[in-house]
Amino acid sequence: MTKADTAGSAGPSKPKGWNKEWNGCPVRYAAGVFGDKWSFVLLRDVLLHGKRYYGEFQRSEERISTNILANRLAHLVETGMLTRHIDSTSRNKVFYRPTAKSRALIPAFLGVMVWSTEYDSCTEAPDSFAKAFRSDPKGTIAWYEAEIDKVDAALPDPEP
Amino acid sequence: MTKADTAGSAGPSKPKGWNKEWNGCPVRYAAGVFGDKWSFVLLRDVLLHGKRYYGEFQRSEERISTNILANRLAHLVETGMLTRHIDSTSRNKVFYRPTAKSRALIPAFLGVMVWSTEYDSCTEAPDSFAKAFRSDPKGTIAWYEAEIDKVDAALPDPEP
DNA sequence: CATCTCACTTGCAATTTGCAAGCAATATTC
DNA sequence: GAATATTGCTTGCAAATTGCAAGTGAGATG
Repeated sequence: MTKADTAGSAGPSKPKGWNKEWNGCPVRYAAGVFGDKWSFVLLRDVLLHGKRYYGEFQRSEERISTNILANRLAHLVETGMLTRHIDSTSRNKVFYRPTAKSRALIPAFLGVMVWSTEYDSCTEAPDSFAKAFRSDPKGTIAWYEAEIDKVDAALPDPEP
Repeated sequence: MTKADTAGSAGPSKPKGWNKEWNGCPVRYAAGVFGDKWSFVLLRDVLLHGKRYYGEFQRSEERISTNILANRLAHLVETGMLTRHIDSTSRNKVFYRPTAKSRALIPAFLGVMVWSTEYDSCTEAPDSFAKAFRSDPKGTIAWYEAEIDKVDAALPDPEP
């Protein structure tokens, strides 16, 4: 058994008390999947910043600590938001790819970003972003989808 | 000084390490405002379920504990998502109203709900909801806005 | 005045987080 | 091919947060 196969076996348990039935209500279900800041930020990195490797997530501005990172990646894999793969060109590396389920969250994510852009006085997002999304949401979504496809196309053959 | 004026003075501090600069990046900013399950669920209660009173939040299915409830309400007031008012018809009661800032989140919230409806196999949301939102997002948003207006119109005169 | 309701506050045990090390499995360098 | 990096985690703890149960004080109620 290689170390790459043992992921998610230990460490802190799931984020908070989300073990049981945080489903049914749509808002509650979403809270159970990405309703903590780290999961949320990781999804941003995967969906919007093209990050795929453990080390890339670790180097994010927010400086997530490594045990929490491992825990949240496992959580996102468990909830079907990411799939985990061994890099065939360098078998000590691992990458995570967004699934259809997480990609389907892009519209909502962009909606949140438009909101932040409007209400965060220190926002770093350019006005053009909110403008673009408001004038052509479908096109903006399609653009982000295409970016994801590009990133994933450049990855090595996924194992397994 | 009445007890109603002392809210938010003590208890647990803010959710996690969000004291400093969780702004700039739009996703990070959003995470700082409602990126924890309880804030998220409270916003749902205010925006979608017409809840306004402390006691109403407390009675939600998710059974938030009272100290966390007080803490999160204070957080949402601090971040400009809610305003706190004393009920003029019964001065020991307090209600919280959504601001323009939190109402502006409705589109994103509905987007999240559509996503959950699609991916939570145990969803309690009817198909008709996602269908309605997809075919007429603006109309659906307007409907929820109007519901909020109705609820708020029925509240006593806010103090202060 | 006695009692009840409401909105919190407080104390404390149980979790969870964050930080710093450690570690096994490749990769790379010499 | 042995020594040294890298990479992706795991582990140990102290510190912070959560959850639970039990107050508390202001105001309403009878």
